[in-house]
Amino acid sequence: MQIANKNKTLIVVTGPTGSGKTDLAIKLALHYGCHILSADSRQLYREIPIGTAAPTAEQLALVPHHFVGTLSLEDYYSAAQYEEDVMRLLSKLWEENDYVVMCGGSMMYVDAVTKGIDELPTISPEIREKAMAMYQEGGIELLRSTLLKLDPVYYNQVDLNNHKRLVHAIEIIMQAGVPYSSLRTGQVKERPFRIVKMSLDFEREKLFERINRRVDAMVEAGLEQEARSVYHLRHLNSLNTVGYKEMFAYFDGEMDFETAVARIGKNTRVYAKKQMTWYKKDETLHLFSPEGCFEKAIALIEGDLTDK
RNA sequence: GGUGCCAUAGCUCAGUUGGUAGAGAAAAGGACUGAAAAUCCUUGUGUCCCCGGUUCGAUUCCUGGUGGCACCA
Repeated sequence: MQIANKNKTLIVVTGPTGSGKTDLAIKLALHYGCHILSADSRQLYREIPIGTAAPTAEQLALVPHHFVGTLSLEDYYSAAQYEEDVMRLLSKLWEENDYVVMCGGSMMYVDAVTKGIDELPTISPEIREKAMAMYQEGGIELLRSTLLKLDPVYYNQVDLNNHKRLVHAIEIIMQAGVPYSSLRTGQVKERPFRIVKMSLDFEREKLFERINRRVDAMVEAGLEQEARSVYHLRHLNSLNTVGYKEMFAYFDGEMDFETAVARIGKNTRVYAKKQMTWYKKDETLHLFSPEGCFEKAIALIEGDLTDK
């Protein structure tokens, strides 16, 4: 059993893509002299720094970072794995500092740490293949009828059009030998540290302008070349990513270069909207406008402290 | 200047044998518990270029404009 130490604070800087999380996180980390944990499911991969807007070498030199460029595209990873890795790392970092900054826009990664994720069995490659084969051969209908038999409770909750959810549920049931619904607790885990979660709130038009500029900057920085260098791995989920799938379509002759770049901008905006939708229902998230965000963040962190 | 074609959603276009209209793409809203930058769901915005005419009724047919494109001078 862990003893709660609410003198330790995890400062979470999240928000839609392009909102300037990285800069704020670095300022905060410098202020507190602490480390940064990236919460970004794509910046994890060392082969794709340009298209994921990963922190630059200069930024990385300013503050010790974790979970940036630590994986290869071929490595398997998940939000649950991230939770585990972060919790282990945090217990070490707390020995040196009362503060740690987490920075990233992968909603599920952030939630896995700040709210917890249910304990589920690790799926063996054989079972994963079996479930995938079921989908490929029998389509979504087979997935539905199988799930109905194995776990009628979850069948009534799940989005029956979403094959990923269906495959996942069936995998878990085959692996665990019990219905998936019996493993879903939906409980928020109590963490042995304080969590202060914030996000930068831009007007949509301004955010979209920033995103458009960033896409142009990526292209100038050599996105096309980077995409070519990983083209042979394009079947991997880690490359089912905005910025790369569009470039691959261009390489395959499905669209011209300009269309591909425009599509990257559009898909990035769609992603940002998806993030904002997610944040809307998070009542623990503090939103503030970009002007003076550092001072506001400090006030929030310190103010919160005196509240306790 | 002449002839022909075109004008419908912010964009590209379809359509209405005359009963005020719909696709794609864009856009907007939403779901989300071990692939999450993933995956999935919902939503159609309109002086149908303008003035007249015919008609019970015109975005549709007709006259005349205006704008665009092509060809001929």
